[in-house]
Amino acid sequence: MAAYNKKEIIQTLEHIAVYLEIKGENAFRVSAYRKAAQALERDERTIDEIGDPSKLKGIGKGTASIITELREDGRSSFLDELKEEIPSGLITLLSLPGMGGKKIGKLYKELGVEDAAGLRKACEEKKVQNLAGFGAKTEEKILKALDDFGKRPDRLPIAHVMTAVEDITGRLNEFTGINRFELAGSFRRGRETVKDLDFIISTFKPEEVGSQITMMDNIETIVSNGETKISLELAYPEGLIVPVDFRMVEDDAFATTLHHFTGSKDHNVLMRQRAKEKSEKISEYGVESAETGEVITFKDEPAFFAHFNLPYIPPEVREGYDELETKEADLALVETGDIKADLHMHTTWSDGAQSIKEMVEANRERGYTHMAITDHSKFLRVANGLNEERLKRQHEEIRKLNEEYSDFTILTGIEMDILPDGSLDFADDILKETDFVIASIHSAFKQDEETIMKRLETAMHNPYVAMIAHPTGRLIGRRDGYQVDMDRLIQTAAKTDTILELNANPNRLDLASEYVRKAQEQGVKIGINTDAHRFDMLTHMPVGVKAARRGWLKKDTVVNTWDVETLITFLNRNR
DNA sequence: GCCGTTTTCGGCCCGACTGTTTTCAGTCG
Repeated sequence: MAAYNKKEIIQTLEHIAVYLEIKGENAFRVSAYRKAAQALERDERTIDEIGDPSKLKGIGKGTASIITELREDGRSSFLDELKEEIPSGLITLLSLPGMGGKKIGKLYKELGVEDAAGLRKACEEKKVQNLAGFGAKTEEKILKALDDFGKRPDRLPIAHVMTAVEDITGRLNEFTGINRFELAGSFRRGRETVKDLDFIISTFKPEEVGSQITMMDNIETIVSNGETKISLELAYPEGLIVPVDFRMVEDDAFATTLHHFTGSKDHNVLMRQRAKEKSEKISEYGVESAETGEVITFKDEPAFFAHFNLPYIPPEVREGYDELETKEADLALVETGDIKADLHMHTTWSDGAQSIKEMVEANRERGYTHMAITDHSKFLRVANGLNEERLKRQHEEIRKLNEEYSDFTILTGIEMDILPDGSLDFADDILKETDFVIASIHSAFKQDEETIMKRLETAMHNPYVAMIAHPTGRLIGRRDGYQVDMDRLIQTAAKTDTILELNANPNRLDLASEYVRKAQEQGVKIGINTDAHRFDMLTHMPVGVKAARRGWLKKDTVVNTWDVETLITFLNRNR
């Protein structure tokens, strides 16, 4: 058994990189440590399974010996030496905007600054502005950064920026001088959290567009304002501050700029390396031939990828892993247009805002062919959960309503609680009469992993339970959820043929993409559902689909793409 | 520090913006 696990080793390598950065080491040497950490992270094996780390690309003799030392002793003599040399208080200064290793190194060497307090003192005594390369403005900025330090979260859950996205999109649609625009960045890649929003704008009049942008009425700060790039912090209700970048280019360069700012950074590095093999150079503006200096542009991203003999790589999988080596067939991911049904939602019968009829109409309008009504069960009193008698009455109402539609099917359903003692809220004779039985945990989150797993496994082994909803109970940026052994959950789901949900609510996205990918690999079916409690929450479906695509899900894995007959056959598999 | 069908040296993705300079370094994405 290793003294340090893989995660601890990765963190230590990243620590070393930070120390070296402050020491003013060669930037490539610094990034070599980060690359080594990434190489470990990307390998799915444990540190013991990996064996000789120098076999991995990006890990050579130097970093391998540090990794081996950490694995065996749980410490690194190299890091210990660095810690002797560099005060640890300098590390946090790296997170101040505008402060990098070079500047911090200079402050340390020339002014003896060792931490945030020392930096503040040096600024207040106006010593910083006298350093070569520093000035009065830099000093002011540092003081402001120190004041703001820790006030704002590093990344924002996407649920928090959706209003901003709608607001900015609406404004750009009204602006003059814009040919087209698109939101790039990690939002386009479907990440759970974002650092900022990146809008790419095609225009031949950057000054005209720029002045409209800087006139927006909710600007908190203009971070930078150049000829083609404007960075702002925009203010939204409840004190929310959203950093936004606007990048303006002429239409010819739109595709390559969109690709560049969609990232990820690691994906771009892979693409540029590939270009280099062809003696070409990729930038935002196009692809330049090294021989002729000619720059070619592309009408869209697929054409750009085709130039490098690559299939279209969807934004959601551009993470710099193995997407360039992937077969085209594996890049055919589920799309929102494939979705035929939403199978988890609530009505006024429990804690929803709309009636059954209203929800049915809203689902029909979305173009679905079927749906399931799944209110809470009796254990969940705060949500007005249904007891056996009310459930039966609801089923009658649904059956009657079903007769009104020849082209649409409403499945009866329930979101049944798995009780703290591991039992289910309804007996089998009730479940038997229900088309789509969801089981989920809403209580006793603090139980130990074994108890939680027993609860989930009881539900999965029940022949009438079709799906486990929001399997970990997490809320992004707010709570981690309960203790789930993910490998065990996926294995049991595979064995019992139980659907695992990818809850499309942007606050949940539960299961996370990395786990739906693992689940698909083991043959587990995934359900993408909005869990809507109101009309407008039905619109979260594309958010869930994006998260599914990040997990490389194919259409057939997702039960919501099946037609109603196929789904019903599946639901009756154990009955 | 890592890497190599241009391999043991000399590169390592590329460009915008700011603040400091007066042609460029540092930071950021």
